[in-house]
Amino acid sequence: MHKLNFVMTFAEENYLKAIFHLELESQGEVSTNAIAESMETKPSSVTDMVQKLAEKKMLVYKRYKGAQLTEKGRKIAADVIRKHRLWEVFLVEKLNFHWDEVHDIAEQLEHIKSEELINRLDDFLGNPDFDPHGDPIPNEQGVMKRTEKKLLSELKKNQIGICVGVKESSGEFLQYLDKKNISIGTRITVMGKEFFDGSMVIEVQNENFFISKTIADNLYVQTS
Amino acid sequence: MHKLNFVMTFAEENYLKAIFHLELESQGEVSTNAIAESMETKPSSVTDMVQKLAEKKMLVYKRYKGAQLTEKGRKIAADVIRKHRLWEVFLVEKLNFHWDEVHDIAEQLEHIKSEELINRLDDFLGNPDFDPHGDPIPNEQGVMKRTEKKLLSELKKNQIGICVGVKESSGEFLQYLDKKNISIGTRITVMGKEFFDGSMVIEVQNENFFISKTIADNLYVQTS
DNA sequence: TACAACTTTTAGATTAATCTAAATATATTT
DNA sequence: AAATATATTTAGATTAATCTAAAAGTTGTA
Ligand SMILES: [Mn+2]
Ligand SMILES: [Mn+2]
Ligand SMILES: [Mn+2]
Ligand SMILES: [Mn+2]
Repeated sequence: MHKLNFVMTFAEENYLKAIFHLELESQGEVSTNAIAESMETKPSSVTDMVQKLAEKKMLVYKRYKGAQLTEKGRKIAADVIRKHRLWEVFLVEKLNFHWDEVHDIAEQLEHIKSEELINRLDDFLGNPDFDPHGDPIPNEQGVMKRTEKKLLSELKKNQIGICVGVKESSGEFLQYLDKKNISIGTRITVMGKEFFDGSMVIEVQNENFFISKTIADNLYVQTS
Repeated sequence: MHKLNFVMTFAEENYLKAIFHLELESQGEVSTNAIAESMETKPSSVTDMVQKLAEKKMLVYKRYKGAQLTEKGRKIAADVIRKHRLWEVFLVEKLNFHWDEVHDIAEQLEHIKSEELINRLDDFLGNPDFDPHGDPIPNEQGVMKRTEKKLLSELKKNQIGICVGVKESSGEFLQYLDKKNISIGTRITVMGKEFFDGSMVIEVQNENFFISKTIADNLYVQTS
């Protein structure tokens, strides 16, 4: 049983994580520009790092073609995401943080290196499957639970959905949801849907109100 | 109310912490070599960093004379130590780590930046005054509880002490103590003391055994 | 007091991560 | 197929943290 043969820096881990997320959205290689945008850096910086990660066999890189994670790279990315989400659960469940306050702290905690720590934390939290934003937590093997979920914007008039997650999880969006009393587990009924712009009137806790398509596009629901 | 005006790097925080500890041991300025030794770096690296920290007004530095923390520097050092020790309590109390396993993980966690986090952690742990090794935890203001404690080696024959801390807290030493059933709170009776080399025979939980002066020099006890 | 031993600083390199500006490759239009 | 626009890479700097080797300062002792 051998542990970490190489130590990834914070920067390297952040790149792997970003590429992991981008691969989920778009199949095939991930472009330099896409990485640069998601990480708020310059494309030239991305090229440098991607070349270094390719040398370390964390991803396959072809000049002008983009990057694709190897098994090794994908595992490390999943580990970082596992840590991020477990720490978010800790912050919300144990330290009573609100779901819109935990992301930045988790961005730091996700880089703490200790397998033992994260596995004990996992147990301490009761081996949760999802984080406070409804995102699945990879297990020790890097595998995460898949669920049947759709965007609220996909529902038709009179359909009912249970909120199971958010696509965007910026503070502003989460705070908007709070104001409207929407959180994970909330039952949402589509009372009306505007053909023209996709806006909706929804019912939440016996109250009806209007939401734009942008909102509906960022809320995941489960239908029965 | 303003928060952090400047962000300290991990390296800078580690230097401040090391200097803080060294100032406790020896009054006055702390020498370049002493810092280098305690941080396992080269004196030339220390000079560079100490000059930078002086520019940032974290310490007062006179060439060839050494360094002395300012209030600002001392406060940041105390904060890092506060975080280190609170995380150690968390690891032992909540995640059931053993006291000899937590230091390295705390070395990483002590650099997580969030006042809110550390204050909530403090509450979650019940605002402990001491860490798992018996070291005092600075409060939000950087002040720590002082206790009457002496080294076991200072006790005379037939005196009784309660173990309240360790001076050394390396894994090897802590594991030695475990083998001898000594931990924080253990009652220790000096059954005999060798004039020649300071070694002792002590009684712990109805068992008598021999310890060297080195051991006695690294155990803090409280006498009634 | 003088010099040897030790301590500390300076000079010059190195590595990681980032940037700007310029060069090069690819894609999209005429 | 050019020409133009966009994407990507390379070249060259910069900053932080570290090192080695050499220079400079301090100290303690003969
Ligand atoms: Mn997050
Ligand atoms: Mn999340
Ligand atoms: Mn420690
Ligand atoms: Mn400790």
